[in-house]
Amino acid sequence: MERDKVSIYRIAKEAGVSPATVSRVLTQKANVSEEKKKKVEKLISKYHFSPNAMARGLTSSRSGIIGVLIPDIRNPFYAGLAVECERAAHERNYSLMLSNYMNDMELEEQRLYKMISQQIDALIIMGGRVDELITDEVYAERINHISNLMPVVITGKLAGSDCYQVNLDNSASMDGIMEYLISSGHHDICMIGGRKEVDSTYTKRIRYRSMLRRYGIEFCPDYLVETGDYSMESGYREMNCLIENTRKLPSAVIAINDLTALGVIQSLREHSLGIPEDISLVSFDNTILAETSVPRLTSMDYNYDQYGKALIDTALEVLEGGKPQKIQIIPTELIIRDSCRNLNIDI
Amino acid sequence: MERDKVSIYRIAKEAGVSPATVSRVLTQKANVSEEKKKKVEKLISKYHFSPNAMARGLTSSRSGIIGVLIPDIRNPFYAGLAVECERAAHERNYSLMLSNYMNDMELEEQRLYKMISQQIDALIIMGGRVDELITDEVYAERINHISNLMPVVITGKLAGSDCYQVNLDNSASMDGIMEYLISSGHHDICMIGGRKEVDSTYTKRIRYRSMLRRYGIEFCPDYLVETGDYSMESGYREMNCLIENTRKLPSAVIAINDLTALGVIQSLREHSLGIPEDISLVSFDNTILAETSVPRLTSMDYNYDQYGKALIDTALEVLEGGKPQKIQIIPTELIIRDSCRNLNIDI
DNA sequence: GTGAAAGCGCTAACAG
DNA sequence: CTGTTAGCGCTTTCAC
Repeated sequence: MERDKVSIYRIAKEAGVSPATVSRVLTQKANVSEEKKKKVEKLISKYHFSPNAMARGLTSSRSGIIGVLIPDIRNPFYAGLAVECERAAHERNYSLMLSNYMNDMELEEQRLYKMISQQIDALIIMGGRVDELITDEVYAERINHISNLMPVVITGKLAGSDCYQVNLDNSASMDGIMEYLISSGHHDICMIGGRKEVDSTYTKRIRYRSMLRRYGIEFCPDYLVETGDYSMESGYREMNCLIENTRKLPSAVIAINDLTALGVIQSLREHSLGIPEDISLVSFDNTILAETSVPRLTSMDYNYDQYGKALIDTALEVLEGGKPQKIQIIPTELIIRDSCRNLNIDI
Repeated sequence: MERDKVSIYRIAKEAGVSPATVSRVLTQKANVSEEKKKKVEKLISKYHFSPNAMARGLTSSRSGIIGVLIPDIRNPFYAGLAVECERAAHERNYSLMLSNYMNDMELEEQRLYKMISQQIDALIIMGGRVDELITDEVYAERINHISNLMPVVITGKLAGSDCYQVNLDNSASMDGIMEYLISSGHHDICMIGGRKEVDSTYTKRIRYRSMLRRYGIEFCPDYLVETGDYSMESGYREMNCLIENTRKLPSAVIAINDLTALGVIQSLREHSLGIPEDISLVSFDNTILAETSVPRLTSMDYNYDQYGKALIDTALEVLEGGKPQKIQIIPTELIIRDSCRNLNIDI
């Protein structure tokens, strides 16, 4: 395991130049004579040499690493976003250091400080506490402190914070779904899932009621179901409950995400209700689950590549002294598949 | 964005000690008087100080980062494994640097060298080229070269390579599924999916035939279907094909993974075949998809936490000069859910 | 037990 | 255009 220590000194020696010259061809920041450049480049490729990023970072105080705090990468939504962040980061020649915090505040703090000691150049925080309607003051204070050290970009809201935000257009996404359903002839529309203290969910609930009003549809409290979480189980449980306790079934159900939609599907099946024949179903996130479920789900897509790119580019722009917009909004688009029925057309 | 440069010098000055002493309390490797230790520790927590890992790494030539090369983190199998690797790494106070290479050889090389220049202490490679039956010589050579620089642990096979391997017990997993099905009264068992040049798939196919022989069941070539990949589409396509072209339908289907199983489900539904009433279904991987599908899938679980821990621990043991076993096998366990019928019991 | 000093590999400023 | 030199922040001898 003896690392064949090849450094710019070794290269310099063999090429008969000074270490500084090697550094110059590496950084491409100064002119070097064609002849010496050739020699050095030859050695570099001979040894597969790439400069020690730690030494480089020591002088430049840049590590070339962006830290990303994620609730749980097994959640397809975050996995998709992480992949796009990685793509965007590599385009700018940065690496990503991912850390899952599993919604554990202590773990999050621990891993955050670990990443800071690794000298990450910027921090991206996805979901979790960063999306709570009521901001946790202690948490906000911590994030503000870190914002002092490096660029911090979050997905979600954090009241009273200095950091940059890249958000999905939650309002437009809900409006879009409602318009799609209503224009397909649906009036009895149910919304299931989520926790209303979460900003994105709160916004969706507000828009849900607002759209009903706009289209002159009476609001039915039974149809606005909060489950407290975003799991499949909750969709299953609450859909069962709805079917068994409601006088009149809705003609369409909006699930807070694909996972909850899967729970709804399971419940409907057990009650011999067909999708979309008896009940239409739409959801948010357009993860792999939407594509693989039966029937395939009509789901709200988030333009993940643009989202990831915005997250990374914002962080790097701040790092380079720029002043991007404090809040950016990512557009959304409904992907129509097989889970909704158009009531205006007889079948 | 002015980093309040707090270093051991600053701490030392304020505590009235030398930088070396601060370093000593940080590393806990030498004795420091209680009094000075207290003082220093107070400053450290006052400033939330954590030593610059790059500077530290420069001297120790350790970065505290393990590189992980992954085909695609959106694949729930890899996401699950990555999370467990992260947990194991953090337990040992290491960070992970994940990189998705999307089955793109060029991308893989690029990101690998990027990670090397970031001074990763060890490398873990999951899936992909590392699991091919016929080893790519150029690739093997590259991995061997890297094995010279740092510990390399792979999931899968790589003939003629120096690196460490942690493998799933593919033979036992296939045997287990076959035994489960056969003991449930199934004889007409079909296996769908995968590419036979992939070592794990190859092994499963061999065991499939071997188990048939052991139980005196005649091998039917129609029932051993290679699809060339691991997608849902292929499961759907080939199951359709089988249903439409075979004289006699199997009573049970083994899918190469959960995703392919979902395709099989879709096909069966479209042909009005019930699961498990008409056809039983088992798959490999036990990802979230197995739990969320309808019906919930009986699937082969891999003990992801043990798997991740073995990967990390092996890498670190080598790093510390130990000599772990070159090849380790992770046990598997069938998780029984709702997709298989016991033919010995009337329903 | 503790401080001074050297050095990890690289970049940048300064002379030539 | 190019070599010399001085750090970047930390750990680690080596004296005291």
